[in-house]
Amino acid sequence: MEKKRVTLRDVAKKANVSVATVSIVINGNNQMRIREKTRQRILDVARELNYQPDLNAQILKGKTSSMIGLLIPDITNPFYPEVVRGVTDKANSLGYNVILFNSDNKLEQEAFFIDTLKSLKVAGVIICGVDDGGEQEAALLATLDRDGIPVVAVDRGVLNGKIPSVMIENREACFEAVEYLIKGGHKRIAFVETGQSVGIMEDRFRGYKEALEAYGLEVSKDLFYHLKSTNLEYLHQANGLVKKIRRAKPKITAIFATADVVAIEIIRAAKQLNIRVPEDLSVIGFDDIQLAELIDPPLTTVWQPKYEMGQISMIVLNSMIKEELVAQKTVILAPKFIPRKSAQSLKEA
Amino acid sequence: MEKKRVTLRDVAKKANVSVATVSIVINGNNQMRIREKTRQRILDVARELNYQPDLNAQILKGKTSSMIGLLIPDITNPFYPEVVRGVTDKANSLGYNVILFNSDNKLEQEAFFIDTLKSLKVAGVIICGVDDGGEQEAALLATLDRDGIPVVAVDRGVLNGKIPSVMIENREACFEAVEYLIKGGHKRIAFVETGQSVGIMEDRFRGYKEALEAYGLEVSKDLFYHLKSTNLEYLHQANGLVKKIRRAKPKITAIFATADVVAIEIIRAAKQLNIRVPEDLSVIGFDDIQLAELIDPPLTTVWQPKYEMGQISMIVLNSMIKEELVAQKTVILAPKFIPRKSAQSLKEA
DNA sequence: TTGTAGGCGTTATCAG
DNA sequence: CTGATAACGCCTACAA
Repeated sequence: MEKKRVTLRDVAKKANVSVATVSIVINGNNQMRIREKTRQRILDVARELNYQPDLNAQILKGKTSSMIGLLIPDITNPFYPEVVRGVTDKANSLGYNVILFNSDNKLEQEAFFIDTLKSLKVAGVIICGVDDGGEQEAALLATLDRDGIPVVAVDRGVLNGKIPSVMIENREACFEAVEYLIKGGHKRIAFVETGQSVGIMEDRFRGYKEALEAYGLEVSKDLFYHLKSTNLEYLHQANGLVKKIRRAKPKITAIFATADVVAIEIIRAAKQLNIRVPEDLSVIGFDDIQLAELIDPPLTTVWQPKYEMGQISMIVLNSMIKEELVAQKTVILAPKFIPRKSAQSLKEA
Repeated sequence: MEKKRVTLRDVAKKANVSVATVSIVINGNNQMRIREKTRQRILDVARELNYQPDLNAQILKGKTSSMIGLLIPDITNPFYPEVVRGVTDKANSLGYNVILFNSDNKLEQEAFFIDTLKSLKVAGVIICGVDDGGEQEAALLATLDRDGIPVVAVDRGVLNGKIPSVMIENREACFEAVEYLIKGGHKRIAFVETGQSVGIMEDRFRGYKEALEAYGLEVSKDLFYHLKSTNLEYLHQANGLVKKIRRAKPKITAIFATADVVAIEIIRAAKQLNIRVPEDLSVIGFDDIQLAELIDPPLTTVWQPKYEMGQISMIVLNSMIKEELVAQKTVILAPKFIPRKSAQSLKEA
């Protein structure tokens, strides 16, 4: 098990040159040209010895790390895998490696991870879709900035507005989805959110509200519902929630949920309570996770470009690391409304 | 942006002690006790200055890294998120950080990642569920061993048998699932596999075959089918596959697929071809991904303890890193058969 | 009880 | 063109 690593020195010795020469050759630092013959010899020896540069030493020496920290709430939530894949793919192709953390939306967890990331001198961090931790979290993120570690946020509020973000047109997307329901004759439409990311949720709520208002519908408090968390364990609150919604007078005929996982739980709860979807109750989700088109009935929802969001956030982060001018602090992508079967017009019923 | 890191020396200077003292205090290396007063002072200064040890320097100095490499085919495949979560949770609680790689089952990708991992001097690597790359891959993994980096395999073949593995009783699980079909009166049962991990697939096939044999059913070649990959893009081969299966004479009445993602695609294909599941065709999957119980009809399948597999592999890896005796080279977990609606007895039809 | 010095593998700055 | 050498930040004998 105990094997010594091959170092620059080993290569140097075997090739009868100095470590400096080897270093230059390996790095391709062409400023002072090395004679082609020795260059070849060194390269050969290096290959023969299977030399691998020690990244830790390189970083210690001052080279910026190749590590990216990726902070998400929970990889098990179907929204995240695609984002993560987008980030890692782009990261790898840019020469970075990504360290994955699941925070479960817990601020202490996040704090711990951020400390680790600082110790590691990572090149940058991407923080994705977690609850907005407010002041406390802003302070946390600020400590990264203090160490010169850039941060970009994906699908989440901009905190103090200072952090570059990648997200979609949340307001517009919600407006369109709710408008779809309204045009289908629905007048009482519930809004179910999950306490995820304040900034984004505000936008989504605005979209919902503005749609109702645009069509002269009443925006009343008994239409707003809240689910503690998006974690699967919590989702079993859905039964109670659906019951509550059903008791409302006048009758609520449609639900707009700000996440597919929530919408799916609502549908499941409805089935258990013998409420037919969409005949008795229309449901619209948000995200368009893989599941959405496979469940029964297929979920009407709003697609988010998850993979692209991951990629782009990595691109933005990279340009921050390289200290290039970042043209736009926040990138806004276009969502897409996907009508399927879980919502229908009232007349069809 | 450019901020100098706080080093041991900074703390030492401000606390009027030497770096050695600070190092001892910070590391809690209690062998030589430091006077409580200076200890406190140092700790205070460290906190005040927000000192963070430089992990790269520590590693360079010889401390084993806190990094774990986690190699999976594709986080976007619903089987993996839970495994990954299991690994990262346990890793974090043991003080490791995990670097995630998606290989897409490409050997070159894998080779590249493994090189990186070596450069990083990671403490260990977990390789999960990828195709068995045979000789070539074994050679690759051997290079890790040569550098003293331990590897554990999860849900995949044991290669040359030298790598500790975590998996389930694949043969038994398949036997039980196929037996269930047989007891339901099915006589012609197709076996659809995905070319994932040779070792495991062999076990699964054995389970299938032994079940047929145990009940005196014919094991004929026209019952075996193969899907190129488990990647979603490839899954659209499913239509052709189902058509082919349907053409077989005598009629095939049930399909056993070695992955839920495949089973789900088969069901979708069947629907498109106006074949009713389970009335016209029973389908059983493998894995019990989240999706399985949500689709229509809910999928009969074999549950794998995904999260636990992740956790346990990390535990095994940790004891290898710590050079503890590893009691058992391979850990075998128990799967569970989950009957739902996608398979039914022939008489019910 | 605390300080000094050397070295981990690299890179960069000088001389030669 | 190439070689010696001094850092990078930390840890650890060994001194004091």
